[in-house]
Amino acid sequence: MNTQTIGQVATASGTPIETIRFYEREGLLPAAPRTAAGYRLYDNAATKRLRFISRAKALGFTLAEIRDILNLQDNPTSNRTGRAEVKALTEKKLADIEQRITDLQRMQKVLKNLAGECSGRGGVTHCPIIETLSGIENCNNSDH
Amino acid sequence: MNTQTIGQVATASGTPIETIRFYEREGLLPAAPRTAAGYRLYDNAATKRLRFISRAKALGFTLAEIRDILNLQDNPTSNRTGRAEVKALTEKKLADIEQRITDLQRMQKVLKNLAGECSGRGGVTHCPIIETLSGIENCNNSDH
DNA sequence: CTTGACTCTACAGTAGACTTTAGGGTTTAT
DNA sequence: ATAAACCCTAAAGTCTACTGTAGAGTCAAG
Repeated sequence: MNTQTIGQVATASGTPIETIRFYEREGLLPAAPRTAAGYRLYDNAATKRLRFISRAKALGFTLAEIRDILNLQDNPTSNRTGRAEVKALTEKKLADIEQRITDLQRMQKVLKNLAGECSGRGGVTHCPIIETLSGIENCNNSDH
Repeated sequence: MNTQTIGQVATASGTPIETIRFYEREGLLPAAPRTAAGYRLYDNAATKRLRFISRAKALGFTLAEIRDILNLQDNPTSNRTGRAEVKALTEKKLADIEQRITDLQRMQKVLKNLAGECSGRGGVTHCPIIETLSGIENCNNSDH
């Protein structure tokens, strides 16, 4: 059987103890059963769930979105539409991520040019990075 | 000469009035000279500086980093290393951005697979998205 | 001279995701 | 038996980058 203390789950999942308690308060984890002394007891499902949470966070989901997904998973009542909702959430997130990649690639291009132009020597008075950022007009305006 | 009120600078720079005052409090803008009545007065340099700030933000610099760059620019004393610092900051930022792009592309790949696999119908009990995120071990671990 | 737009300050509030603090009980090892 | 390590709660604090509010003074137009 798998009865672990919060500290063991913290180690196993890579999530700080306080964060685990925070997730419980926020409804991302179910209230753990307790010992007589009030200590939380967990099984392996808790670690799995915490791994799910951290992966979903790494994929750009907010805690609120993750809670929604977990609630869908936890309550398969009235869930004929469950998968559709999860899929819709995933596709929305995918669109977000694509936008963020595009934005970052634009930034990358500008910064690469700036770093390339700059000698790295001399004072900052005529630093091409500062001058470019102060003066360019056609860099960010092309798409809004 | 260019003596503008804060509202005019706000319009010219596209920065809300409150944000301009906030930037002054935070040391991103020098304290503006005042009229007898206490109104702030700005010249074109202020607008230019605000544009610099918003471009740098768009490139992913934090306000603290922008303040550092502006301080380097404002104090050309002991600044033989000025450009080197600006360049180092830029390159660090570039590395950050490249990392973020890589991460997002990995997320994109996973989400695309998930969205493709998921039928969008049926309950969530065996939803491939949740199962994949709960279980995969080789997705995030490959590069650290 | 009054109305409305503009400006001022100081301070509180927001959102997201925690983190820390204060104060106290419990378990384990020696 | 006692000290270290661990656990508990509730509540406040942190960080970033603003945004909003209250209350009051100022300026331009008719």
